[in-house]
Amino acid sequence: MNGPAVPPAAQTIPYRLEDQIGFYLRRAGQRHAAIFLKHMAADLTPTQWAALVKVAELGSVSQNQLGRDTAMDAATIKGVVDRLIKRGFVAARSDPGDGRRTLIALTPEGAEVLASGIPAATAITAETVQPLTPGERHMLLELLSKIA
Amino acid sequence: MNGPAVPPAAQTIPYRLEDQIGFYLRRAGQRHAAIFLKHMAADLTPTQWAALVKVAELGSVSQNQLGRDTAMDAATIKGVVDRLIKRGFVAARSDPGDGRRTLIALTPEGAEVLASGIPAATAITAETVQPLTPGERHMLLELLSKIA
DNA sequence: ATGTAACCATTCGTGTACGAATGGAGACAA
DNA sequence: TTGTCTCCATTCGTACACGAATGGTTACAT
Repeated sequence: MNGPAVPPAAQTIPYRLEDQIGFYLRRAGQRHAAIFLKHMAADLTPTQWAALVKVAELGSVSQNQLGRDTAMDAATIKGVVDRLIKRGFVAARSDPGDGRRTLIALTPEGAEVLASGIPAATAITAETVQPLTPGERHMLLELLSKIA
Repeated sequence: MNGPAVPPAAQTIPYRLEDQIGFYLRRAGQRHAAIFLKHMAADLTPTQWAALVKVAELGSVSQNQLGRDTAMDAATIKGVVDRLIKRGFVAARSDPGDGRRTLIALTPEGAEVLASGIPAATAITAETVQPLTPGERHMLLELLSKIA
């Protein structure tokens, strides 16, 4: 019958990676991360940048609260904060009013890195959504927020 | 003037995490991963599952080629394949025709896990996009594929 | 046959991610 | 005050993820 060659088992597996949302989420995240590392100075990672932005916004937060606001669990935010402390971008002190909490705050160095990183961060988002029209960009944000 | 209380520096930072595509990509990926781990049996991770599906589809692939088809670099796919080998779901042999390549193939156990996992995998995708209408699901897939 | 470019697998270091377990601290009811 | 419940930070183990470097193999032009 001269049909096209079919990869093994393609007929018996009613499931294609290319139809799954998770596969695209992972690949889009990978491309975004690559764009991020290419643009952002000071070797800041996406999560470190997110933590820095939120600390600046909140002023002085407990470590776990910062994790909640940046979508990282307690174990993850600890590592991120530790690295930011080691590089002098944030500082930690224990909360005088609640012995359980460690308060995280921006240092002057952190504020400087944050301010000078904003153009890069803006460019990163722009390059990531560059293949889309403005209408599509808005739609994608909206759809992602519904499943996040 | 009795205006609302404004978080520190909110006026001076023209950049909000909540406007960035990267933030939503990360959160959507986290939610998907959580749904995946909840449904999938045999403690298979999303990447292990992707590798298993692709090996079944391709029959016998070099390790690096499998990485390309599943969007993992050589270092990452090695770890994934190692864990799949240790659990007996795939087997490796050196390519008789090309001494550089290691060929990866599904084992009977792997085929069984794959077949029994497909209903869960289907449910995972369904639950992930459950907040969306069918039209929105199609749109999201299309938009993500454009930026992946 | 030799050089060289491309490809392959592996390893190292660093950085997310998160479940689970631990121990300290605060809140609150009985 | 004594539970107990909740929250907080920390640690451990496991699993991606990738840049960079390494050494072996193949292909190919000279």
